[in-house]
Formats: sequence, C-alpha cells, structure tokens
Amino acid sequence: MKPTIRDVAKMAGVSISTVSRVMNAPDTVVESKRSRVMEAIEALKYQPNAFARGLIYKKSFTLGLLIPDIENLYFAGVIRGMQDACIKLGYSLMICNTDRDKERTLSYIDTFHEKQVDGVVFASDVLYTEYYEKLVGCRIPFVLVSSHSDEYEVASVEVDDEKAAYDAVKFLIELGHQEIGMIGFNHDNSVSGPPRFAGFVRALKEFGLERNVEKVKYANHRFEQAYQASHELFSEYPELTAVFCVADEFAMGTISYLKDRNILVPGQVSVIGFDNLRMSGMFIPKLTTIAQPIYQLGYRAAEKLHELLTTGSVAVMKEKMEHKLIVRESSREK
Amino acid sequence: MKPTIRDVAKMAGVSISTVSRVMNAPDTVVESKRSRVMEAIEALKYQPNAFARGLIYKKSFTLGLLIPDIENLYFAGVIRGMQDACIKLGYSLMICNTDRDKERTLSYIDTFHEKQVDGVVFASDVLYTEYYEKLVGCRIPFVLVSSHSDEYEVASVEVDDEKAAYDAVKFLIELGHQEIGMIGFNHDNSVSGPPRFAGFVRALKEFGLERNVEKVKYANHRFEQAYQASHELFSEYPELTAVFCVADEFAMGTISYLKDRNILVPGQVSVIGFDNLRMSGMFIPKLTTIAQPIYQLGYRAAEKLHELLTTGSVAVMKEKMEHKLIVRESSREK
DNA sequence: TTGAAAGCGCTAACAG
DNA sequence: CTGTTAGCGCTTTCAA
Repeated sequence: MKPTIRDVAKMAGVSISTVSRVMNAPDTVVESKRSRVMEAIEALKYQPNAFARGLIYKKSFTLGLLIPDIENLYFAGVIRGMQDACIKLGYSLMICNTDRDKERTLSYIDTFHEKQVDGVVFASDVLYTEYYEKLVGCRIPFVLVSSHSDEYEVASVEVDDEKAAYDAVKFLIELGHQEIGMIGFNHDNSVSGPPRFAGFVRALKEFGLERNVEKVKYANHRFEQAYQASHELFSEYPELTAVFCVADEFAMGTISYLKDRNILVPGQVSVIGFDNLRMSGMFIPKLTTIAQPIYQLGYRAAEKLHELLTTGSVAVMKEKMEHKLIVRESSREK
Repeated sequence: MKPTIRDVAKMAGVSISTVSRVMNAPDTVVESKRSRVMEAIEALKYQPNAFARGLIYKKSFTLGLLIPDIENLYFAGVIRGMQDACIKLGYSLMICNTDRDKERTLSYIDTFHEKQVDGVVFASDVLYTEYYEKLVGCRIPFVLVSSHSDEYEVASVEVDDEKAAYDAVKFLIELGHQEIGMIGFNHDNSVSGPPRFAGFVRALKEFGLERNVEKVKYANHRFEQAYQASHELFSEYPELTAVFCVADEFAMGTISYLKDRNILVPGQVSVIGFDNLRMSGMFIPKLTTIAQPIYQLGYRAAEKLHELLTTGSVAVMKEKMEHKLIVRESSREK
C-alpha cells in the first residue's frame, strides 16, 4: 500500500492536520515538528494522493490537448511548446490524438470530462457544432490553437493565414514567376484552407495575374495526396513554373512528383511550403517556406487557457502570431 | 457546479446507491427506476467524478508514457499504437516528453506518482539507476519499449537490434559493396547503439570484411549530427561505397551531406537506414531501410503493461518483434 | 500552534 | 430490489 497522510502523521507523532499544514502552510508549524514531518515524508516517499486533493479543490491541475494527427511534425512542435508552458504553470498534460475522427474526438472530450481536466486546448481542426456543444455542455473551458471560430466566441491563437499566404505568393511573383499554381487544403474540412486561398488570390490580383486563380488542386493533409494533387495540377496546367503549397508536407509531395517527372526544382519550377517543420531543412532541396512560430503557438495557447481558467476571460480573443518567410533552396534565385 | 450523484438521485427520485447501481450493475435495478435514472444522467450530462472513484478503486485507469523526443517521428508511431491499445483496454494516456533530460524525467515520474497512474511505459532511453529506483520506490509498475535492461528484471518489447543490423549490412554486402561505413548511436547513452554495432561487425566478419570494423562515426539522434558525422566519416574513409545508418534520420543526414558534396546516392554510394519512418518514403531518394513494427511496438507495450497490472507478472519478459528489410531507392541495384 | 471532526463524490457492505 | 451508512485520503474550519 502507498503510504497515506496517516502513516506520515503516525511516524512523526503528530496529527494529520499538522502534516497537511507542513505541506500547505509550512510556517504555521513549529520547526521541531515540521522537520520531523519532513523526515517522515522523505522516509516513506510519501506523495499526497491527487484524487483526495482533487475531490476537495475540484481541480485536477491537468490540461487536455486534442490534436488531429500526431504523425504530423507540426503538432510535435505545438506539444513541446504547450508542455513547457504546462511545466511553468504547474499543470500536467493529457494529449489525445483524434485522427480527425468525430466519434473519437467526442469520446476524448468525455474522458476529459470524467478526469476533470481543468481546461482543454483544441488544435487545428474545425470546431464542429457537436464539439462546441459538448465542451460547453460539460462546462469545460477551452481555447483554439492554429484555428479559430467565426460562429462562436472562443479564444484562439494562430498565425494570420491570409497574410502569410499572400506573402508566399508575392515572393514567388517577385522572383519573376507568372504561372503560379497552388496545392491547398480542402475548404470544407480545414480552417486554414479558405484564408490561405484568399491570400493566394489577393497576391495574384494585386499583380494582375488573376488568370492563375483557378490553378488550384486540393489535398487532405498528407504527402501522398499532395503528390496526387500535383499530378492533376501539372497535367492540367503544364505551363506552371511555381507552386504555392499550404503545408511543407505538400511541398515535399509536390517536389517528389516533379522529381519523378524529371522536372527540376528549383531549376524549372519553384516550390514554396508553409509551416517550417524541422523536416523542411532536411529535405532535398531544403524547403523555402513560410515559418509559423509553432512552439510559441503551443506555449501561448497554454498560457491563454491558464488566463481563461484563472481570470474567467481572456484579454484578447483572437490572437495572431507572426509568420516569417524563410528562403532556402526550393525556390529559384531572383 | 458540475452535477453530482446526488443531483441525479434527486431528479430521478431515488437514492444515490440506486444511481450508483445503474452505472455499475444495471441489471440489479428495476427497469422503471433505471430508465428514470438514465434520463436524469442524460439531462444533467452527469459524468461520475474520477477523483471520487479513484479514491475508492485506488486506480486511475490512466497509463503514463515517457518518450525521449516528441519531434522524432519514431515516437509518433509508438504513441499511436499505445493510444489505440489504451482505448481498447479502457485506459487514458498521459504522454510526457523528456528531451532525454534526467531532471525532467525524474520530475515526470513524480507527477505520475502523484496522479496515481496505474503504470508507465518507458520508451527507448536507457533505464538509469535513478529512474529504476524512483519507479520502484514509488511502487509504479512499468515496462520498457524499444529498450531493455540487462541489470534489472524489467519486462520489455523491442526489435532484435543485433539481427536487424546484421541483415542491413549483409544486404549491402550482397549488393557487392566491400567498403562499408556506419553512422551509429553513441554507446554510452543509447540502448540500441551497442547491439547494432555488433550486428554490423558480425556481418562484416562473416564475409571477411573486418577491415571495415573501424569505419564508424557516432551521432546523437538528430539529422544535423549525422550530417556532421558523415563529413568525418567520408573525410577519413573516402573509399566508402556504402553506409549503414542506425536511424532513418541519420540516413537523411548522410544523404544530405553526400548531396552537398555532389556524391550520387545510390549511384556512387548506397545508404541504408533503420526504422522505416513515414518520412522515409517521402525523402528523395526514398530510403532503403530496416522497418521496425513501430505502431505494434507501442500497442504491444501497452498490452504488456496491462498484463503486468492485472496478473502481477508477464508471460515473456524480453519480447522481440520482427523487423523487415524494405528496399527502395537509396541503395544501388544488384 | 495544534488536534478533532466534517465533508468533497463515490462505492460497497449491510439492513430492510 | 433499494436505501442507509461507513469510509477512501485529504483540506479546512473550529476549538482548545
């Protein structure tokens, strides 16, 4: 049996209240008893039972994190940031991988409810009504990261997707490209799909290149799908000399396709990615991309949730973090 | 306030024991009351408090997972497998990323202790005495995945590293390579470092190629380090025509270095990796590698821990899973 | 400064 | 079949 507060009390020859006090308000206990209690705690390797504490405090000091795909390096960064923030703020973290499955997501929310997590961070996926209502129904405070909600009043932290996409495409245009295509996220099951497309369109229009607006194919988060989408894109628009990919993984799929077709990158076609995953510096060629402050996004999300938990609201509802263009080798020189 | 069992009882007009019964032994309650209780539960979105339950059962139905590096795709696979097994077995999962930091690892074990996790899976890292003693001191049952312990009696699941390395090197030799180098894990802070080196040596000796035994450089888990190690390896042994890398990430680093030196892969040098990460099929060239059943390793580790938790011991202490050679494009044709 | 005792939400005897 | 009651381990009044 794990030792309880009673065992410590007995060993130290004091009452359980005294033991409790040395843990929560040490200076209300005289030195002599305090040190005896500390010794006993040490000797028994006593650790207060989190269940008993939770029952009283009605807090678990645990946060939940819902991510769509743990095999996507993007989320590894978010997790690291959030985990570091949790350590700083005194929370434990419960990470759940939903695979973008509704049943599974809902069931994880149940688990969070049952384990009484203090709050949850919901990453990237779209906040479907079912999710929102379940979270609200369970009275679980939550914030969104790499996502936002137009329908509901929910705090969020993300990058300015429209602006970032605009910057990427503008960069391509300034490199001299006139025939530019895009591999995007489907608009109906992603939150950054529409704004990134909008940024693509805005840059094109600004430079009188609107004829490219339709040169877009969509993929569903993974490499293989982007490979396939590139195939469709280039079959239909062989004149393309540049592609804006809304994810680094898409850029890799696109480059892979181009390579199989013996089309040189960046010699014949420039490719720009999005995210700046750790992998993007390892790929051949190294990816030119729009960097998101991934780690910071996770860190900030945890802080924001903490703010919500402790003050009942957040100072800024829809927070944007800075993105940055990183020029490497997959785009041609000026 | 979240509703308690009392609220449900009141609304359904029964005692709290009856409510408890419909949750734990439904058929001992008459249909009429049972359905009234179910309705009340539904209406209030009642979810039993895990703290109160934990206090009684002395079980949290939560497992802990300690991984060294969440940004390594290898662990993403382990996590998925373990998470699926947890769903099947009725556990929640608490994942902690140690960054291979001792302080941090020890502190996570404290957290696990405090949250009363039922058991923990410890991944890949070496089981230092401090870890072992703390875990045992806290009376937390645990198993090792992608690791094992020679010193202690601890259950583990992994691949046969020596045999897998042997197979990789033998494959290279059978391709006709005579000058073979290796990029390995440091022997003092990794568990698979020594056996993989041993497999390298055995294959070499078996084919009378022991002169290559010293052509080894070491790196510390990441791409950049492998890039640097390759630089050292090829500066010292420019005659090399093949390299056995003990991780796919090392293979990518090596290929990246070779590419920067304008050495063709597989034209001039064959490179074989280890793990078969999802990335290895996305890289250019696609990696020839030794596949580990990563997902299954995670799944099996959770099952094994469950076995330990429920029966008090495991049928097989040191379990090995099958590896497989995957031939793709980074090795030359025969 | 300290101890006794109530109670957090739930389960499991024990009566009825 | 159902209700009453005694804890599970801890914190927190309330007295002493």
